[in-house]
Amino acid sequence: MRIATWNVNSVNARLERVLEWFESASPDVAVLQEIKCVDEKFPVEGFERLGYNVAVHGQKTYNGVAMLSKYPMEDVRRGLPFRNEDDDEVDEQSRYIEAVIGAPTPFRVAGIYLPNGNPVDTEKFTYKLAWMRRLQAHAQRLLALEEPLVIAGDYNVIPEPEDVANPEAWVNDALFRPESRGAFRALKNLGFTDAYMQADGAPHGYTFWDYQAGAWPRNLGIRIDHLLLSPQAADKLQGVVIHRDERDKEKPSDHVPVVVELSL
DNA sequence: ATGCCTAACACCGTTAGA
Repeated sequence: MRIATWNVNSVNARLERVLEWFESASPDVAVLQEIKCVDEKFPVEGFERLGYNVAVHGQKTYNGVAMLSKYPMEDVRRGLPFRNEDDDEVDEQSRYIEAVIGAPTPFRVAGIYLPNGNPVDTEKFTYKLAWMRRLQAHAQRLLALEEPLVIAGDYNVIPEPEDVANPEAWVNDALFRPESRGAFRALKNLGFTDAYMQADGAPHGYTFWDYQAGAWPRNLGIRIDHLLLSPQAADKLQGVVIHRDERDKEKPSDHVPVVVELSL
């Protein structure tokens, strides 16, 4: 079972590139971030033509997440709950989608677009940290189900100095601040496995390179797109591939796809 | 040096990303 995450930086601006990738990489399930469109503008037909079911949690202009699956999706959840699972308070930012994948061995996938949080002296950083607390609370409830579970997406957290080319330049950035790294560690320490670290673990496994200042040719990247596995999923981990080649294509996203293989 | 790209929206610049 191949499960992918990709921040596409506008699904419509990049549709041809994204569909090409889906055709060649052929993930069974994929979560997309920063689709940057409302549900009605999501290019459903292109994905359906490739055999995918589509679930979208869109938003005008900013954010927006989607899940594509070759298997039926059940119990689709759009938006991260605030206090408990029945809370009907809604996030005005579309950053979370979750579904049970009706494969022969069913499993659960969540797709997240965690807030960036910059600049750190603003309410944006507060919102990021609050969102991470909400994610941790929800993840804890999901772990209690003792299912194979993958929480995949753009975490906007650089976990360790080995995950960035020049750590000094990031010390006061929301992606690398101790509060963000601590919250990511706390989430992981609930019992998740970072798929990349487990299956590969080579330092500098970047997934994002800024469009500016020649970050890509100079390989000044960061590793911020992660797949966290519940114990029941981690037991099935076969491998992880970062699709770096995508960054070198014409009109690329600034993120590249990350794919895990699970023996589900 | 807080811009250097890129995208969306709506206006011909602003906001946001990371």
